[in-house]
Amino acid sequence: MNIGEASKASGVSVKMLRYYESIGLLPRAQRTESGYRVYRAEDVTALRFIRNARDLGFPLDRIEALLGLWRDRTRASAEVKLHAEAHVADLDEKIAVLQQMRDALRHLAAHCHGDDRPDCPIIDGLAGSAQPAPTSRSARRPASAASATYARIGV
Amino acid sequence: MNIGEASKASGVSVKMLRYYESIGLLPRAQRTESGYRVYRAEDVTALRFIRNARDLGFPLDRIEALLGLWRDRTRASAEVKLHAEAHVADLDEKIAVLQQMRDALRHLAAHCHGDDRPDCPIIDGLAGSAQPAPTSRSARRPASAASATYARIGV
DNA sequence: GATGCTCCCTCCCAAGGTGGGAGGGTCAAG
DNA sequence: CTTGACCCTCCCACCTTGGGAGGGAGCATC
Repeated sequence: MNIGEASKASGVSVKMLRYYESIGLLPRAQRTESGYRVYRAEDVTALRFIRNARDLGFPLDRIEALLGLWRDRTRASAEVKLHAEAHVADLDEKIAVLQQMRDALRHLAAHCHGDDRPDCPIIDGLAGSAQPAPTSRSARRPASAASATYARIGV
Repeated sequence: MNIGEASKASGVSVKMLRYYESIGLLPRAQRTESGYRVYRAEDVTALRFIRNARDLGFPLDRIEALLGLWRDRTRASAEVKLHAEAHVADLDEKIAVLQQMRDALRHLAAHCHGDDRPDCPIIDGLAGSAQPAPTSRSARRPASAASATYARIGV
């Protein structure tokens, strides 16, 4: 099976197949004499595993761990569950941050006329000095502080 | 005011101040003879505007537009509202995708013993051939397809 | 005036995943 | 043998942020 066929059979793009191999998530595929990668049916199963895990939002490093557990028939399901629950927690946090953003913005937008006049609570809200300047040493800036958490969100 | 002071006063990191200037989101700051950037109080107001908009998850290009509207006293509030509502829609979509992931994963995890035994519905679910292979030409793969939407999410 | 500390400068690198494309080889059908 | 579809390896871009190297500027203290 060539890379294109493996891609179609697994739902993982050709680009990603090569990338996953390059970062060591996948073992180096066998090659033909001319250098073409060759995949077997078992490989496709692993690819689908990865694909499914990506669809659930697992980051690649966690997928690597899950692949290991998948192959390890003596695994404890508790270990798998830990990964799953940690990821659920990650997702929950991201969702919470996004919801806070959305709700705050919706609140501002709700009071905006949305007509030809220039006065606008949204602009006023953005211009307001809501952020008192971080004291740099102590990470104050409580739960409502999206942006501290923000950079880490990178779905 | 030096860059460090402007940073503290606005809550925008020094790194980001320089970056925003480099991409043209901010006008080039005035400089001392020795090359230090100099900021005035009005500049800090704009920085706080940006900071607030980032906290609400606005991407920089939309912030650029919002800054323009902010400075334009003849703006129509409708235009601002459009940006806000578009961003709310973006947030809603991201939230929905993340929630789907979380719910699917939670469902799998709920049936996992989480003990020493190796059998695990989470692993089984990931290994299952849920993804039938994309026909590449037509983007089937319906609403539940997180990953199509996935790449675009980049909070 | 020399040392030292903090601040500033400009560049480069990293991250996460994914797609796009250049430039060139390979394979099978016609 | 030619053609078109496939494959190969590199490099680049996205987006935003932080980290750090290597070096200059400014101020205070000895």
